[in-house]
Amino acid sequence: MGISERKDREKAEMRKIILNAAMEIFVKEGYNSVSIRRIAQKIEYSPGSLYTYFKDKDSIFYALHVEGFDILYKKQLSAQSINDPRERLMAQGKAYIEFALENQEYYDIMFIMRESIELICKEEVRDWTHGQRSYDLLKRNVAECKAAGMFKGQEIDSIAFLLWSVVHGIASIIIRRGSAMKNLNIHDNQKIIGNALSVLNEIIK
Amino acid sequence: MGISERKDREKAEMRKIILNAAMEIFVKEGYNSVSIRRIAQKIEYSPGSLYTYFKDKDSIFYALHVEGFDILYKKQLSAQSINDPRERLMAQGKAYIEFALENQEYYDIMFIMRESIELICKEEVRDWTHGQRSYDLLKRNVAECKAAGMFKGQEIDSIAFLLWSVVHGIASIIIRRGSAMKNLNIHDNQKIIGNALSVLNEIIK
DNA sequence: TTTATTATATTAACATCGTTCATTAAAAAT
DNA sequence: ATTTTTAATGAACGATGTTAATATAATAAA
Repeated sequence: MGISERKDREKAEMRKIILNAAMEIFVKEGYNSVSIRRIAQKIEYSPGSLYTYFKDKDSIFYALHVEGFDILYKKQLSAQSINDPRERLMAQGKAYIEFALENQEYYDIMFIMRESIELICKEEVRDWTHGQRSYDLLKRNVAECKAAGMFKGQEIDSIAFLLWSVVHGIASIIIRRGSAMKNLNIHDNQKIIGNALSVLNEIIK
Repeated sequence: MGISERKDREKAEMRKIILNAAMEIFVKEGYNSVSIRRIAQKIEYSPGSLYTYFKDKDSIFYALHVEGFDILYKKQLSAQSINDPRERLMAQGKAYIEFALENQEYYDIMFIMRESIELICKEEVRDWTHGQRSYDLLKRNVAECKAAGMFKGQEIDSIAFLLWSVVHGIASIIIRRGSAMKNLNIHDNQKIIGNALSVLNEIIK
């Protein structure tokens, strides 16, 4: 019968509406404004209704975290077509930072915020499937660089972790201190990213 | 007269008692347990009393952020005695990560959390004096490395920012994903730090 | 079609939060 | 001894996440 399938579809649509509203509030009004009641008001439902679609507030952020990883993974894939392993790895780094700065709120939820990340680490959940997929792609690229003669004497896991650390460090500092970057004598994100990537290029030489 | 001085002293002591209680709750019971009411209960005062010593909750975290920067700066200074610029810079990086992992809650407040960092970036406050002091030390070390022939063709600000990004990236990933590091095939913090620093050593070669 | 059942939405309530304020108690200054 | 200043309290306000009883709509069964 098609009714239950329609219901599933409607449920998924409703979940999406809630997530879109949450994200829009996050972007336009800041994290502190993202409350169950505010989301409910935005989508013209009562606050209690949201609990038909999500277990609790953290689950909403967990769902947003999954959404974010889908966006990131697509961007990563588009940078996979490059043949030369080193160039591909550089393109990956660039794509990662671009994703982070173009989707600062998603990046925040995925990699910086306490709420959604702690939920992932919980025993009951511990589902980092989506993050793992992106991280595995990085590791595969590192492995192919190693096969091409790079990173001699270094372990793949160590290199992958370090490379991730570099781009995450850059992204998270810019996201958190964006409005106070003048203190660091840094005024142009594009320039600092360019500089950072050129140094990154040195690392993986 | 000595009375007002004694009062000042008592006020400072009381502020310190509040900060210690806040930090102890943060470490032992997690960030979500750090509430005005919980702190008040711990120090056996009424919730309203805390407002005699701090403007609001964010100000408490701002004060903790200052405390954290004092601890970090002392650790940085102890690594300044090394003569060779490259070795000194490496020691700085190591000291930074050590501070982050030994004081994860302080590090969280200083560099990851939204609350305290947003307060610093606010127009009214915009006081990053303590952070600036540490960052200036890094820049000075980079400048001396440059004077010694390193970092040819690179700007000091870019190098400093990148180096900070690396150590911040490592620290913040470990702090946020500490309990789920197995997903990254990383089991021993000390080892990954060692590996990362050896690669860092390559960067500044 | 009518009835029974299930799924969904709402409202009110609860506990907790940060914060404010009138009141009380204590300390200091006069 | 009296006035003034300072500090602590407890009640109250509005807002939060969440729950549970209730009402309504949609579906299934008769």
